[in-house]
Amino acid sequence: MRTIGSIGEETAKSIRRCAVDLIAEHGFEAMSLRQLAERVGITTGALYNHIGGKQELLFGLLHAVMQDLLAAVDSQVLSHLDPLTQYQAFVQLHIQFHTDRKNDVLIATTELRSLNSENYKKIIKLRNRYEATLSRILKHGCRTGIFSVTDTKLAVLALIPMLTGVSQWYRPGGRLSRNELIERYLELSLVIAGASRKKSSLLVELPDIDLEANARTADFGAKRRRFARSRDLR
Amino acid sequence: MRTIGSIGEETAKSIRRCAVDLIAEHGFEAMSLRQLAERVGITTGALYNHIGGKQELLFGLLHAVMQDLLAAVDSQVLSHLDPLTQYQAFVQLHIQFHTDRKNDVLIATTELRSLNSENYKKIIKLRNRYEATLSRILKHGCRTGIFSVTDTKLAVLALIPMLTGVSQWYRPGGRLSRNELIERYLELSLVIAGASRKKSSLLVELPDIDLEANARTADFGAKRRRFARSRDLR
Amino acid sequence: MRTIGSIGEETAKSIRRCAVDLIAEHGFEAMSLRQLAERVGITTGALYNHIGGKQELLFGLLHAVMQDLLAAVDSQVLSHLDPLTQYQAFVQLHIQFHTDRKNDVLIATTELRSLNSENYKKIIKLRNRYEATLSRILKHGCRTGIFSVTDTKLAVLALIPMLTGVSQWYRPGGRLSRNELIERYLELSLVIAGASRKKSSLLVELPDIDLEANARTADFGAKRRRFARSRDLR
Amino acid sequence: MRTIGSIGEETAKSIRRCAVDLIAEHGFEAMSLRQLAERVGITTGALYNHIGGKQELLFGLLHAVMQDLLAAVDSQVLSHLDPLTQYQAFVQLHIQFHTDRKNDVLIATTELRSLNSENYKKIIKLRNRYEATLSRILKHGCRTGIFSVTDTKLAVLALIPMLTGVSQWYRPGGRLSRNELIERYLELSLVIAGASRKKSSLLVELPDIDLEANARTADFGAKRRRFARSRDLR
DNA sequence: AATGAATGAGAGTTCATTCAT
DNA sequence: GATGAATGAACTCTCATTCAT
Repeated sequence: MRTIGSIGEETAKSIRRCAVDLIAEHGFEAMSLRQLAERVGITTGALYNHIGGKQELLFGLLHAVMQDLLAAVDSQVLSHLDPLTQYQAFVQLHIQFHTDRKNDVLIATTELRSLNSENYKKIIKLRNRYEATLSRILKHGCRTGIFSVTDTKLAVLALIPMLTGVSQWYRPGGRLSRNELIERYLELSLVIAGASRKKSSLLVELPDIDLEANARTADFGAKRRRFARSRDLR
Repeated sequence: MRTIGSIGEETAKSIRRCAVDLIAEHGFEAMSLRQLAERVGITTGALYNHIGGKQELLFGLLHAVMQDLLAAVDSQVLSHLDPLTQYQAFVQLHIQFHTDRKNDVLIATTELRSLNSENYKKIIKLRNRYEATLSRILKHGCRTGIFSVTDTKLAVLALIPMLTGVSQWYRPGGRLSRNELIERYLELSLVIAGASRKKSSLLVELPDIDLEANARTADFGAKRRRFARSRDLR
Repeated sequence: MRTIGSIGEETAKSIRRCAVDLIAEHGFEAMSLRQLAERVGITTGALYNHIGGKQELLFGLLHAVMQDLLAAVDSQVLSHLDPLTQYQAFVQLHIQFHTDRKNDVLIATTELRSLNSENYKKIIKLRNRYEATLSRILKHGCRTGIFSVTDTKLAVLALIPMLTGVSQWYRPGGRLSRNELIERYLELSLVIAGASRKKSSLLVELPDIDLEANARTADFGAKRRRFARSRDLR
Repeated sequence: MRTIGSIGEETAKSIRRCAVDLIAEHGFEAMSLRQLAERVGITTGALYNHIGGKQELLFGLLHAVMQDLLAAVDSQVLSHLDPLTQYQAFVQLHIQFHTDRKNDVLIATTELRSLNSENYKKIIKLRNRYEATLSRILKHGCRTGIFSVTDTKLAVLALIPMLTGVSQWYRPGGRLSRNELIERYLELSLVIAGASRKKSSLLVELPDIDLEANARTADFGAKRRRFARSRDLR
């Protein structure tokens, strides 16, 4: 169903997608709003009906990714109870997310430095919350004796870039299927956590949820808000 | 004693240092040559007595780091004979290098995309040579039975970002001394390689060599160079 | 009445006029776009809403002049039938054009070398077409016996600069009226062609046509143009 | 024999030649002193041992050409007595000079506008003296009845660009030998002057003089003069 | 005479952003 | 919502020129 105002919605979504692609390709600083507008198919001026500025655009994109990621952790990881399954679910989700939304995640790690300090703090706070989750799971597992890690903090600092690295080289249709990929990384993650390897498949059943909920309605800080004006359609 | 031309040498070195810092801080695209010149203490124009252009500057920096890294691998890693020691030396050198020359290495991983395609290929070739070394060591160790890795290629793809991650957060004077840091990463690396942990210290004695030989004389492609031109005396 | 978009049109025309004057005065290389913008009364950046670059600007100007000149030859010279009248009309038109549009024509002969090789070839092709017309008329007249020239090719090479020279020193309101000027040059041209002098006035009746049609709508290669783009609405 | 100081002489000559070529090729404004220095085979700084500046260089070149031209007129044209021979000698010399020293003469007509007003006036004065010579010969010939020209002033304004045009397209080894070329232009010039054609060869015997005397010792306004410093060579 | 390093101004061009229509 | 034109600041890079060595 196509609601009133949906033309603008289409444009906003197109801006989001094109922006992510362009930033992933050239970097945020190197991408010009002219390029973006041209790829979207509108003029530079029209862009400002949808975004508040270049900085707000970047923040909107990064904020949405982090929100989506945290939402997924809540529903797919923390819904489990024992730390081992949580750990496996975390690793699995991380890679799933980092392959599904390669470019979103790429810019979320690469372009942090292009945020102004205010926005930077906000995003870092979200990132810390994400990493703290992994840290808590690891510690919990150590207490219950299923994990054995000398230095939890350092383990997280090692695990995250290892897992995130996937988004740098992954291309669908490569040598390994995505599930095979996840299994390999699960193996590595488990030995790093000092867990004895499980016999059967390491894959956890994850409920199928919407991983792009926030991205789809990301707020780019446009002054003239969508839906803000009442329409007289008599 | 101050030889003729040494002023220029000083300036060139200063440019190198300031450029690395500025790029690490703001990113290559976001750094302006005006900024750089100001920090060095000369005019923008004078910069061009030492560099061929912004692109050449970046390439010069990255090329020098990679050369230094490869030289270090040759003298510090491949000088050992058994794969286990080589592996330990590799990990140790990697972290040493990535903490010693944090910024150099940061830009060498972050700013690859700002290279033009020709220069990109050259640097990637060097990076591949570096990673191939690790790959070869792992394979060698698997054959001799001291390592046990399911998928060597993937192990390298997991190890490298894990180790490189250090340069993102390391600050001297932190919770761990650098040697402690290295020991922790050695542990992790050894379990990833499927090696039985050694009892005593994992640290390998590395000879003290010059890790910045190439950086110090990096070529930034300045046109007005120190060498001969033929004269037209028809 | 002032239609939408007419502001831009005005600006474009003003750019054309000012550019021609400035180039005629200082030479293309010596004219800066800042100067041009200032004379037009806009910022340097705004210039790029109308031109694609300095080179495209020059090409646009030269192309328009040549097009106008060739169009005039078609309608005012080749409309006559006998070679003698054609010849007279050619000379008359040439001087008329070179006095009417002194500056346009001045830069079209002086600034050819500032064109890049691609554009150079295009303009030279037009110039050759123009000169070939004169050559053909002369040859035709020789065949029908009203002209007598030893070396047609050389006659053209001598005639053209002789006639074009006018644009170097002509100023309206000088010693001779323009029609007197044309009569004098007609005399010279006729003896060079080896034609017996006509008794009465040498002036040919030329229809009054628009000599600046192309100049008025010259294309300066602006990227942000008036026409469609496709939209990305995946 | 190689005199003391001749190394500097060689350099100065090389500068002259290279400058003429570069200016003819790219135009004065478009030629950079760096280019010039590079072609000569010295550094930009060293250039200033020989020239006073870019403007002085141009003036030096143009002044020398005009001096050479006027000297040639004195010795080769005005040495004759009757206006017909003088006229023929003038045309002949003009073309000879404009083919011999194509580039020198090209820049002397093209780059006048790059002179500052003071230098411009000086060169124009020399050019006027040259053209006045032709004017005087024509008038003299009219008085003695061998020429018949309606408007002497205009005849000169037509003749000069016609003859000078040669330097735009002439290349040695073309369709016509230089003497044939001169003969053709002599024919044209004579009918323009209204003289009855001579039967035999139109070529005048011109004494073989040095046409580059001034060019060879052109003064480019260098502050540190050549030979100005005394040498102690004990 | 020549070098190499510097200056300071200015080049063409692109940028994010604004705004009347 | 979109357009086309404008701004003003910034960019990389080149220029003629100077000067200690």
